[in-house]
Amino acid sequence: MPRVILHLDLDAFFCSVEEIYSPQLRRKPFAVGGKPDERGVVASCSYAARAFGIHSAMPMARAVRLCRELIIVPVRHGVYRQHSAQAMEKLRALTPLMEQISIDEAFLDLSDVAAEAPRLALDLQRSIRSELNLPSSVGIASNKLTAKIATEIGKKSSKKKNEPPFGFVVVPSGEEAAFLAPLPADMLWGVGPKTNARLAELGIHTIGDIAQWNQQDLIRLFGENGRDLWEHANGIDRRPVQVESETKSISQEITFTADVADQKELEKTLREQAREVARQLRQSDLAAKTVKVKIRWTNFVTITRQITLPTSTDSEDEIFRAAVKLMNSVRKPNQAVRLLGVGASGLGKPIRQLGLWDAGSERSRNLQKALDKLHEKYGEDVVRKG
DNA sequence: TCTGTCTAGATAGGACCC
DNA sequence: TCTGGGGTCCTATCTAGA
Repeated sequence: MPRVILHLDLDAFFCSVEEIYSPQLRRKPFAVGGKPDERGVVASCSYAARAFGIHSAMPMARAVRLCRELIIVPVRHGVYRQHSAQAMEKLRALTPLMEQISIDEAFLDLSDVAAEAPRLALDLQRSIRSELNLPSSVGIASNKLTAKIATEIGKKSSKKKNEPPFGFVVVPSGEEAAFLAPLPADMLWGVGPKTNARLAELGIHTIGDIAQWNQQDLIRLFGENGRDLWEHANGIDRRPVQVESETKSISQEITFTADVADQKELEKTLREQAREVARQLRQSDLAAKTVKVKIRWTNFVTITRQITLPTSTDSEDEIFRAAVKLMNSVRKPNQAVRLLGVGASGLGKPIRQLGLWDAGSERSRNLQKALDKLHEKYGEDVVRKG
């Protein structure tokens, strides 16, 4: 029996949430993102802004040049997470076979209620709109890849101007390859600018072009990716909806408003990032074996350096010390830095020495958790003074 | 003892996603 | 005219040990 997979995507999600709090933004060109004079980029933009050629990931300075009256709204991740959780709760109420793939997207496996899937999906879309004030688009197909592309097609084919598309596309089982064939190759998952350019050199422009190639030739040219390319282009995608997912890494990074060459300021940044990474590790009851720093120089060349520790850690100090060492191993004196980041990977459960009053003990950990909470609530100064 | 081979783990970077 | 942040996955290369 073919599966029935639903993909739901909240339309222009950050903007839709902002419109809930500021209804006067409706139908206006506005963008959620960083400031244009602080190297900010567009995280999400309204449909009215898209009419000016503005899109996400565009530098805000450029967006403002394209649309002089563009309203810029700062990003509020915490608020978006709350609204996302409400929407995801509605999806989960339909079936526990739900996989959230980002803050505004999810897959549902509705194979058990296949016959009713389109009606359930329509009801879901309507209730997310009426009860949560969030527009969404839906794609239904026999696999994740086709369902996701169906959602995109639903959005793109909308005739509405300055408002959300409310896309709704169902691809009948058996028609996946025919549905995908005329679409551009880069609509396939995993085909970005680089792969797309290589495909174009081979005269491949549409998903149908890929499907017509010999699978072995694609494997020879693209390695294991070639196998997936061929299968996906032919509408084959066996990946299940994965309910559980485990965190593989936790990281923090910042692009400085102006490049920084001062060692003290760089170390201060690493300290703050190590603190946040350690806090998130403890919050998730995880410890990391590997610490990584990411540095982007002023010429935009980006490097990473990582080190594997003798024992896993969730300690701010250990992560900080490792990060400083790594940074100092590559940075020349006074060399300016554009972006600096700290990451932790090789995650697992922390190993505790119960009863001992050391950095890894239960008591110490609880104390640290309490400090984290105070820090979140009142800020660093109050906690330190306290 | 020396050399080659295989394997696993660590490392660095690239591509991609939202 | 510049190019964010936070992730995942894959590949190539190096190294150490069997």
